[in-house]
Amino acid sequence: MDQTEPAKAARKRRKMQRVTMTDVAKHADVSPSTVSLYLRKPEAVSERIGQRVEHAIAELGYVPNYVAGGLAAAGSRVVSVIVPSLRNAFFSDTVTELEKLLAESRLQTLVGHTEYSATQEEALVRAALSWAPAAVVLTGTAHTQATRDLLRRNGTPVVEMWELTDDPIDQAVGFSHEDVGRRIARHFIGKGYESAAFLGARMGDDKRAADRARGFEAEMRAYGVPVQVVEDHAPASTGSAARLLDNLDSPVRAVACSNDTVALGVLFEAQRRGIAVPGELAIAGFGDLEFSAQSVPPLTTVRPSASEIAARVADCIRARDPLTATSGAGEGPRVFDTGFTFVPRESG
Amino acid sequence: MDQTEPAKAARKRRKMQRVTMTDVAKHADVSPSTVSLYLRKPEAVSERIGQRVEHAIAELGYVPNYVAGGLAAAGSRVVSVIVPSLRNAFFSDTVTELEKLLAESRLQTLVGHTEYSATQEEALVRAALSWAPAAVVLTGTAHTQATRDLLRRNGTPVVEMWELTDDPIDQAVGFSHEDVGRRIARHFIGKGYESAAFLGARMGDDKRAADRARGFEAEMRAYGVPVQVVEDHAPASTGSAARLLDNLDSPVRAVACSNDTVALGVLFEAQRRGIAVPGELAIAGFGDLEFSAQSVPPLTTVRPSASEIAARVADCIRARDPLTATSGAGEGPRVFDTGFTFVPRESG
DNA sequence: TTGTAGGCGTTATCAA
DNA sequence: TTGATAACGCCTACAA
Repeated sequence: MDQTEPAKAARKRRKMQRVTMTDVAKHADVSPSTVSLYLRKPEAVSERIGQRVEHAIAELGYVPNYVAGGLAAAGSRVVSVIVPSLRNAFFSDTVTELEKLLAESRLQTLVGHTEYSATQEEALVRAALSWAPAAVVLTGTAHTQATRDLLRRNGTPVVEMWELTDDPIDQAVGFSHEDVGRRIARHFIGKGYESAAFLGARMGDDKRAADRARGFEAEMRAYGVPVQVVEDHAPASTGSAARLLDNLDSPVRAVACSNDTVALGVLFEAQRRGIAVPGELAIAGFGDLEFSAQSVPPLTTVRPSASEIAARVADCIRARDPLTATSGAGEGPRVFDTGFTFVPRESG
Repeated sequence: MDQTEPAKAARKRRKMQRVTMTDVAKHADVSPSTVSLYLRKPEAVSERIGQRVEHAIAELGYVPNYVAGGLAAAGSRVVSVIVPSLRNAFFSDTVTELEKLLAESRLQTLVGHTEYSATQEEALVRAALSWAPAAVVLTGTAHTQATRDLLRRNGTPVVEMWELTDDPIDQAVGFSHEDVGRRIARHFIGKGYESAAFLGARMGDDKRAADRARGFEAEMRAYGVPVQVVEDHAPASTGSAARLLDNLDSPVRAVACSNDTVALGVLFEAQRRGIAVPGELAIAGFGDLEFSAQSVPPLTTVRPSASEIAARVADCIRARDPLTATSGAGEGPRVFDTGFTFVPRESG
């Protein structure tokens, strides 16, 4: 009783307050369908009536009900974006950018984060699909089989980002993380460093970091440079650096880090231990986060072009969106390689 | 023609593929309402039937349609969270935390970011309300009048966070930023620094940063310490530090920064210019971001307890949620002060 | 505990 | 260009 009463009241209150399209129609002395049409295609309605509707909307403070709209249209204008973590600047940047781009196509962004768990991702995808989204954007290409099945069966447009794959669920936009690792290795090799290590964080979950480590290790080995890979279970942070360095089997001349945050930590730790950078220890990061160009010395890193990824993802979505697609809205490109930029700076 | 054909096809395809509750009901040989009931209150259905339904759902790969559900129930289980920026660690942390907490109450989070524009916020609120959200969470207390009206009229539960106010739209959770500024000032005063400055970023838009600056300045003046306030239009970043320092009328003994990111930039810049920290220049930040404890020297800062804010906000929402509320679901506390912690470290 | 009926606010189809 | 009408898939009284 205590529970149902307020609930009922709340519902009734909300319903009573809501101004519906019918109210607007009455006020403007037109039919509801005309109002609906005006809202969706203003140019299909005569100017006179359009203004009357406009006026009524303002007068009544009408707020459209997308829920009802989505039901009737069998699909909402929501795009569900699922990332490993919002705390990670790469992803929050991508999301920010994506949201802006999609808004231009009147698409709304629903963000979810998996904390690097494929199971959690599956749950989020399930929830996302319940909203009949215009598209689903996933990070990476490692998903549970159920996730893939769910998405494929459903037929919703899907974009996997930040990574490449031979077998996308639908479309993919990203670059090769192994190549990133190799590129850094080649830089170190060119500098003539005689030993190196990759300092990784959470690589069991973060497949992309693991890929970078693999590429780095392989290339180093190929050139006969002794190389170690050290790993930390905690998420990448400046604080992990000290631990990571302590876990090295033997001191090394150069380190490639999971990302710039870890690299910054290594820089601090070197400062603390009195190790000269890059004189005694060369450091490279990944991500080109804002501080990387500012630190002393500035960090050598790799710029993944989050904004280009976002732009391409938005393209992919729009290509599948009936309301936005310009041409035949056909099957756009399946996989897009955005590449990356190596940014050499003083730290390594 | 080129446009409508694919659109129509897509819609049909989607509809045809969709497994509805009726399908599940048929498969389980029960009525649709039983399925619905089971989904919402599993314990209200007999075990035998529950299992049959469960089985049918798995068999058919049924995905509930929240759009239809939301329409019928006159309200969705979406919480719209609107923050100034996701790039800012405070907010991405709060959002992350909030999302986790709300998920426990089967509430989904819809994130929007305003880029510090009240007009953009108004647009987002309008869009949010179109989804008949369970609640709307706003950052700060500075909104357009239209935003306030819209929200008040609509009757949706609202929580304003990260700031306190005498006149909340509905509920508010946060702390006094003026007090933060004063607290830092008192610390500097205690140390006996004879001059100081506040290095602010984007204070025209970021009212909270402006509040901290005001508190800092007032307290300094009250104690007769010469104080400057310098401002930068660009968003807070490590890169803004150099500019900010250059805009000082005269060198100062201590600086309070807009946040830790700027403080880190000042630290780097000092290092670059050969200024001893804290010997010649004391630095304080705001936010207690992860790197602040790791830098050399570690940064004096203020910890705002993003997670407590998130927890309180979640409480406020649940208190207004019929499905979650335990007691009379009445009007909970209106304004909650979460306070903050001053964290003295070596930099200042 | 389970089933029946009516409606939620909008869109899309068609006819006027 | 405008309007009537039938879904859209589910929820919620209420009845059984």
